[in-house]
Amino acid sequence: MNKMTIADIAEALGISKTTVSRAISGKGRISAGTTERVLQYIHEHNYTPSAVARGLAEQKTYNIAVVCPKEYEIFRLPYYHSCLYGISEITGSKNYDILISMTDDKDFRNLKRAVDNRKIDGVILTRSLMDDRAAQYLKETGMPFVVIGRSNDPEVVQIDNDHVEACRELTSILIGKGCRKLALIGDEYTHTVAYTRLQGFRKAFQSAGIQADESLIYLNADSEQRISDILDELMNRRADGIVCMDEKIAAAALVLCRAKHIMIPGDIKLASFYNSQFLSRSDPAVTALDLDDTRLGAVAAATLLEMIEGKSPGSRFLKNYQIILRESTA
Amino acid sequence: MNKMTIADIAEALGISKTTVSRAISGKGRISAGTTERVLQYIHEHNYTPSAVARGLAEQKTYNIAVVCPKEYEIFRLPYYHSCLYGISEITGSKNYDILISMTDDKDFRNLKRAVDNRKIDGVILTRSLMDDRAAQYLKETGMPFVVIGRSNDPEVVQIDNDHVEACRELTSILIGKGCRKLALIGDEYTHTVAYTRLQGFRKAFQSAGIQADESLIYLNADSEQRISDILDELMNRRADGIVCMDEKIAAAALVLCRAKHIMIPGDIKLASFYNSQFLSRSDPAVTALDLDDTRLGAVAAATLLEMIEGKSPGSRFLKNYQIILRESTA
DNA sequence: TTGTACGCGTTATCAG
DNA sequence: CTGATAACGCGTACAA
Repeated sequence: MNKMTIADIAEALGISKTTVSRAISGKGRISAGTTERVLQYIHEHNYTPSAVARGLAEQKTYNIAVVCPKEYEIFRLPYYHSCLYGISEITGSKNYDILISMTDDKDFRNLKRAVDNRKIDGVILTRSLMDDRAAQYLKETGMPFVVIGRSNDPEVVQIDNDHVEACRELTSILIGKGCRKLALIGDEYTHTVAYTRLQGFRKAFQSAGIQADESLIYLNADSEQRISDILDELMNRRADGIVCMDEKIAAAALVLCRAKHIMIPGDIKLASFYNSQFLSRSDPAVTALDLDDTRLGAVAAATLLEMIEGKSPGSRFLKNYQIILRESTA
Repeated sequence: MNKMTIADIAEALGISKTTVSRAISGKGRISAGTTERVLQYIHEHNYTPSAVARGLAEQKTYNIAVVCPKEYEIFRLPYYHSCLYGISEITGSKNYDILISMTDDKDFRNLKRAVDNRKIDGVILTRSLMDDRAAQYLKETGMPFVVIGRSNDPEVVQIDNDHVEACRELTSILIGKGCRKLALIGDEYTHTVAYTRLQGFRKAFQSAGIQADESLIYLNADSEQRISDILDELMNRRADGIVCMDEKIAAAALVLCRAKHIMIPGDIKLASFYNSQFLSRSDPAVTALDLDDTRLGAVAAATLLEMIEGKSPGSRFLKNYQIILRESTA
């Protein structure tokens, strides 16, 4: 067990606790000799300071909370996991730990507890809804926090991919390949990201000087049945391309097309605004936007830590994507 | 901001800090009247105690660490998420928080940091490998911990589904449906769970008084190509049923069968020892064992908290499954 | 360069 | 039943 304290070290070395503390933190004037001696001793007896005690003294916890949803959305899981990994790499390197609080749209008791009990120095919101109560709450408490994704509130620090540009670019490529009757299928309109992607989609048409057919934009594909109906409609209307808002819809569209004997890319091209293993391994493999979620998490963490250390970094929008062209748009 | 302390409360109420502390904790003799007065005041000014300060005094942190893998295994993600949710429900109700530490087979620095810095009271290992360095490390430090899944070391507290019985039951059902040449396909033999499932599989044959064909047990299906080859072999050998160790293999087998024009359940029946959304929504839907991961996490958390509070609960093996019969074994 | 003394917010001990 | 007082382990003005 590791129950050594700086007092023990001080006694063993015949110096004061203050000196030991200084040697460890590197703060304050102290001779290189004693520093060396202390560090040596610490290393040999592999002492590590108590984060709790330090926290009490410094009024810090060296913990940040990461908020993830309770509910089980299988297609979003890889995103959260990668994101968390990116966060973890940064926090770990700065000796912070991650407290996870599983939260619901209406119920953020877990988050509130962490704040109330003063267990955290800051928060990362890994999902941004148009109407985010948690963000509102955090703002009121004055707790530093960043949102991954976009928020309506310009005051909240946002870390996001430059979805507009990314989606514009992918859409432009499809236009460049000759698509004129391009459909956009999405759901979850409450998520801010859907709106952002839509922007990029429209922008591509603008910059091509073409009028986008607004009637080909479907934002309520909330069931497989609905997607199936949309697909039928698209074939009737002789659409030449489909862009899906996310990998879930793309995967569903792919399966449905196979069932309906719609050939991709022969009859219609297919692309997704979000990549996944399902789209890279499917038959045919689907062209998609590949966002680096790990990096996104890392930047979010780095930004939050800056805030905790007193800086005011502001929002960041990352050019953090690759367009991966696959058979589905050949 | 919430920076009120018990000293402030004591002063405002004209009593001592001790009394305030007692009123809050409920410990020690104290009149119902003053308790009421204090609680009332606390409620009105919505004061909440500092977990850090309490931690220092009590030598506790009210945090537990949950260890999950860094790497991205898409099919395992739902398990971790559900598990975490179950853990979260229990810890939350007891005012504990979850510190997550992402760990690798060889690298558990994150876990070690949490232990060294005394930031946690216990650990839940959400994955058990045959050779688990983290468990070994924790044992040495004396930190309370439980493993979800099984361990070779009888001394470590294990929380697991009764896989043997569950797999036995599913296998028995298939035997009951007339399968005599039943194949078992698995991979990841390093995971203890694979071994456990194999046990159940064999047991079903024993209790049916039939000799299992050991040559139909494939435990190295580590690639889609390999699964494809196995499938071909099974058709040649006129196997009449396939049981997959997990949902990943089952999903792959399903896709491959479609490509090879192998009819399920016509040509061969298919079942999986682990359920997933992919198997319930596929065509045909696949018979599978449905394990309650959330409950598993909850029991693990409850067990760990008992240990932290000084009890010695011991391992628990839960009858925590349903067999869901679907078209694939009709 | 080093040491003393006190504070951080709670709980625990031991008198009253 | 209640209240000083001392921990808990570390950081930090202030002093030497």
